[in-house]
Amino acid sequence: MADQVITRFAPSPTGFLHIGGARTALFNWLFARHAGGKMLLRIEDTDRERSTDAAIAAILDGLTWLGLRWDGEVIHQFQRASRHREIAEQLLAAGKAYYCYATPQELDDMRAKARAGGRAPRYDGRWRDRSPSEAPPGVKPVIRLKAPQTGETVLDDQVQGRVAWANENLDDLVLLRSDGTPTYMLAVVVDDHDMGVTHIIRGDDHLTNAARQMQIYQALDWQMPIMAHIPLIHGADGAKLSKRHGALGIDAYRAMGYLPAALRNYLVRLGWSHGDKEFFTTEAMIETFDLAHVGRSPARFDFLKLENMNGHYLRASRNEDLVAALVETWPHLPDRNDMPRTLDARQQAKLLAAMPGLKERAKTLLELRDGAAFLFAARPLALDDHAASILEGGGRAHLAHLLPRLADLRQWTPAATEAVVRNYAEEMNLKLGQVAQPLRAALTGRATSPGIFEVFDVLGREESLGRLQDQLP
RNA sequence: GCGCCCAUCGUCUAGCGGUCCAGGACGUCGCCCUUUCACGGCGAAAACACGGGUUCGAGUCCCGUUGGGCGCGCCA
Repeated sequence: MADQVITRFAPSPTGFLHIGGARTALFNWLFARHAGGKMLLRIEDTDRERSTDAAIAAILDGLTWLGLRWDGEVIHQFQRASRHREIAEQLLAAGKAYYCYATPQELDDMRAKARAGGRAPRYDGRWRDRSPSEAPPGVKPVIRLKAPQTGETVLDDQVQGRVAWANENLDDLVLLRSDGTPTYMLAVVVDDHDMGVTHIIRGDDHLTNAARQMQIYQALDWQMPIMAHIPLIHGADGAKLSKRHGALGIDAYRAMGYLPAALRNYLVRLGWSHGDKEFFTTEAMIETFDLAHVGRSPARFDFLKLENMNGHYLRASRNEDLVAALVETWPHLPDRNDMPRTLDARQQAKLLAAMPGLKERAKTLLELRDGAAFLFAARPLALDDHAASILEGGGRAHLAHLLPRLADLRQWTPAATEAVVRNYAEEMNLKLGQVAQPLRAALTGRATSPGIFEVFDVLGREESLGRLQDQLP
């Protein structure tokens, strides 16, 4: 199994799983699936200050909701600290790393001076060739990599192509902090190696890191995984996705009523393409996904297109599945006090009955739910003078033909029938004349209007009917 | 400031030297369907950032300019 592809998704649990991370996970997942390999999940929690359990939970939950299953146990980087330290010391013993006693203050000054002088703010290597015997008292050293100072570090990236850095532009990075904990650079390299990762697919904000990590691989004489740095996702204004244009957690997308499959489809098309094809089933995605067709320019996130795509998925979904999805998503949707908090079997059945028409005019589960509001509205609706005045409008002539048929069909009195229709019009925010068309369609069996009989059924319930009749002249 | 990456319609993108007076999708606009709202159908406007090369021929290759982005921590 030496040839098995192993990818990994390695988020740091300092916040929620954002959309860019979700896409990175998706690409890793697709690539692994395509190759019949595995995607591992590693939580990069070496920053103890900022890592939280809540963030870890949110990440796992987000991935699960998106349908991206990782393989094997979740690996927590922090638990591997002793292994990282061991490697740092091994490097030290081999003369590939050294103790550096420069204080944080000293480093700040160094960087400030470099910037002022128009040079890159890099560590100047002042302890690189000094003997530890010169160490100042009371300063705990860090361990730095003795990186090559000449030549270049060349990365063959699957997405970015050949990228080269002059080694003089790369400084001696810290491997082990003065408190003995590993830095991210070291931990990533050691973990990816130990986990047998064959392909690293991550955001291109890591591109420069790749060069530095490459130097660690070389010092260790380890084989480099294949790298693929994918472009970042930007906000609508082209700038990096940040809080101000709602750098949203993946759970926010659930709360907005997007279907996981639709979001996956939208995300995979952000930066990757397969000719003109827009829609992919999960199977097709796995089948056709490749690194070769990942673009190199950043993509802007477009909610309108996501919404459109979600609408397609909604309409293509089976009614039963939508009811199930709605029931599952219900608690995540924003509250509405005119809606039940949970749906009982009867309400679900009602939803199912109304679904064919409902899903035609919704783009998200949220719209679907709001569109179904009439099913759960309190009965009877209040009738007012305004409704009565609408009744005087031009639509009446048409309705005059239809009402008797409805009355006949429902076994209602003419007056009750008219009240019901009037109520329906008001509730659907329609002029009375506009009711004629859906009503006719419903009566003739061409039910283009959603659940119109469902509405009538609700409105026409015995008790409501009685009260409605009381209100009629 | 230094390093690296990027650059086709408003947006996502196809395009891997000729088949591109540039194709698809979202959005926009118009028409049709429908006496509602949607859905659906048809159609339109809309792009190769700029300047130099290379070549018989460049959206496609090279260089530069401009404009974006990322990185430059004892954060990840």
